[in-house]
Amino acid sequence: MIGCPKCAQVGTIMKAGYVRNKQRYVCKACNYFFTIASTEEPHKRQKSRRHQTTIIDIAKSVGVSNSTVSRALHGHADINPETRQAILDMAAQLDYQPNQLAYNLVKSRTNTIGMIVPEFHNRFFPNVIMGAHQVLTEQGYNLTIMQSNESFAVEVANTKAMLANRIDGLLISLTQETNSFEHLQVFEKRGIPLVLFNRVCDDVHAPKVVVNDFEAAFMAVEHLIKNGYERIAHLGGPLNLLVSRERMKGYRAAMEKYGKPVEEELVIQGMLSQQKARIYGKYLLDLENRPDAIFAVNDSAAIEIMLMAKEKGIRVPDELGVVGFSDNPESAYIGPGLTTVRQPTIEIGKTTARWILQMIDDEEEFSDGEERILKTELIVRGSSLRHR
Amino acid sequence: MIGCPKCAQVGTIMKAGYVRNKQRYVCKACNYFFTIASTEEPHKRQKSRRHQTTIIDIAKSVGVSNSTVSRALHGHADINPETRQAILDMAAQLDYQPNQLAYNLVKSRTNTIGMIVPEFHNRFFPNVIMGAHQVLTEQGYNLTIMQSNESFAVEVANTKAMLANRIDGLLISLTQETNSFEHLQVFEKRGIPLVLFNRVCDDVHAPKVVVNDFEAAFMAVEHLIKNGYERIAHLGGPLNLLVSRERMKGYRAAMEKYGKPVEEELVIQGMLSQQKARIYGKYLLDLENRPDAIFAVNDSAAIEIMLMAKEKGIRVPDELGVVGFSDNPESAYIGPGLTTVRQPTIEIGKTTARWILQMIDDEEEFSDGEERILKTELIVRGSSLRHR
DNA sequence: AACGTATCCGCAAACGTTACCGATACTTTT
DNA sequence: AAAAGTATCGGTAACGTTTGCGGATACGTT
Repeated sequence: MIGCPKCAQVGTIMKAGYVRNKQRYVCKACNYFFTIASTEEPHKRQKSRRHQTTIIDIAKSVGVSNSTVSRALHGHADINPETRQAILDMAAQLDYQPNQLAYNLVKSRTNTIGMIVPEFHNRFFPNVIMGAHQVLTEQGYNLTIMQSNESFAVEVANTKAMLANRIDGLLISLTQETNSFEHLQVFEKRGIPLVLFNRVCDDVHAPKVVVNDFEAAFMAVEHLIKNGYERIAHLGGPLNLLVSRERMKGYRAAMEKYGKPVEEELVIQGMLSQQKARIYGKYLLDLENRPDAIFAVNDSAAIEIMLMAKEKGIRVPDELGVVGFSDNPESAYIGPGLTTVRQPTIEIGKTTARWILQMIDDEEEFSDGEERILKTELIVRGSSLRHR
Repeated sequence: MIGCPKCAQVGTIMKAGYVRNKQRYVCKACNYFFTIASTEEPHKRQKSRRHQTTIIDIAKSVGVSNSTVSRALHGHADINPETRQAILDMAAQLDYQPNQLAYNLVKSRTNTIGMIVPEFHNRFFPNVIMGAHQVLTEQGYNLTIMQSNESFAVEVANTKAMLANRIDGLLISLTQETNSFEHLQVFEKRGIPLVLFNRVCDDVHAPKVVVNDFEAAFMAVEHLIKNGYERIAHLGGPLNLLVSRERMKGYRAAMEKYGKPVEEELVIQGMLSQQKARIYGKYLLDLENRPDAIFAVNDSAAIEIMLMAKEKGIRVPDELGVVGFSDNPESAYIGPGLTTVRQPTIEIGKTTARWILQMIDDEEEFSDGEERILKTELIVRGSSLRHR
């Protein structure tokens, strides 16, 4: 017979349905609903979880309030040096580690900048990360890096995760698939600072950090022309990327300036990947009327072409001039050296980081798509120097 | 004249000290203490801060309690499909983004794995990151990367930050300065999963992911010996790094096996940096009795030596055999190609990630410094193939 | 009718911090 | 000695979620 846990009467108990698979009872006398606690100790939960010492533990041990502890730990005024010392000692003794999560929640800021990059294959993005990392750490910010892996879906998921984690600002370089930008406009709506770099787009009002791709491409092609090449092909990237468009424009502008007709069969708007590069390269080199020079959108593609040329017995630079873009480390070592455009990668990282910090500090309005354009440098090596 | 905000009497007000630099008053009549609120509207705080829609907003709009909303959003049972739909619709309409911080706080887990790497200069760590990233994302974890920049102080600061941010586990590769390990033992104490990789140490009880450095070094040196080199130098790394020690041991073991005396003036225990490599290289090549081969601790050093040899007119591989370690991209392209040891970088990343996930899931006890040893591969190129 | 059951939903206590607003117990002026 | 000022400290709402426990209703069964 069951007794009522409240009024202690027996015989007034009736069943009253189930709650989460447990029989539920009600006492007719006092109208108290209850279930029978399971025989195991009722409320252990995960006692196994190690208790992290909190500010409250310190407060209790020292015999002050937690607000006092908080102030002591943060070196605020309004506190007796002795109590402060006592608190600090106790904190050390109890091995206290502040809980950043709680801190972030109450301050609703995280001191963390997010960064989304499309890939890690080339030196480019790791270098940008190095630059940004340096500036951010100096200013007491953390950097959380995510990788979209050239996938639009992943990029969107990443931005969502960044949003959920309440980063204070986002640095992003788009994937080559990205054609829609709602996921970025969200940041603008919420007033979360956003800076695009390298792979930027026009459809979002945010600062952009880029290099002078147009000029760089122009100079690269001009360099080829001045070295006697006539029929110059361009192996370009996907045109939804501004960088690809600019490099393409620079190529066309240079050709036009020097009165070289652009043969459209020599202009490829392709995707960025080693495999694709091989396909495009094969196409170009197998062409009936093969170009005598190729300006590639990046060094990987350029090197792929040089290797392929070697296989086919086409001599670089005499029969084929090659210019790349980015100055990968291997470009200096391949024989002949690859002429390429060096980008100030570290500086790109630093600039984006500085800019987003400024936006955070100044609570600056979203600048209307202002651009900061960094300078590149043409590195001339053997691959474009034809022996007359 | 000031009136009492409580009893509304006038003339009973006296000053009563300062509170945070604001004049404080007390009403003698009702004994009520108060300060004069600043003339600006009293309690706006940062009304400027945009309000993020919370679960409570949804609850109010739909007309249910916030617990119901929470359950609806997480697809729990015990909820009417119609209510759930209404809640989901409202969430979409209000553009609700969950606050991961609050979630993390209450769950005291973050679904984030931290990773600390010493540098980004070589391909090695970016590749490891790629591997780990892939595995972790598949399992719904985030990856936060920090860079210690080969500085012990930064490494310690990084671990503290990781701890404060309550990451669920840490993957770390030590700096070349790291000689003390309290900052890692903290993780063990707190029961936070920790996996070391590549740059590991013996002084902490945690799983380690490494490659067979000893064997690899042995095989590299053996390869040199079998190609007719006699007086082989070793340009090694700092000996507090296990990798350096193992490679050094492998070198000595191979020399011993083939009865080559190890001349200590040909064995360098140096630091890892391009500049240092140049100094060591110069030392070795300027030696009165120059070695006829060099096994370097990494490719950067090996390449530095090859370039220096070229400058000095020493022919590689005929007068000097060179073997590196890591197979950097440029090693394949330099002429002659650099013989080197390829490490399964991506696989290292994947293995560490899988391991830490397993530790989290199984709440596995800290394994007593178990090691997982991945296989390397000797890539033979021109730099070690002497023309007889 | 009287009782039992299933379904849905709400209450309120955490999670660990911060910061506003007070409140004491002194010390210094007037 | 009263009034004013100072130096320290405490109480307690937030911050946005999750979740155990239990209340309430509607319906089904003797």
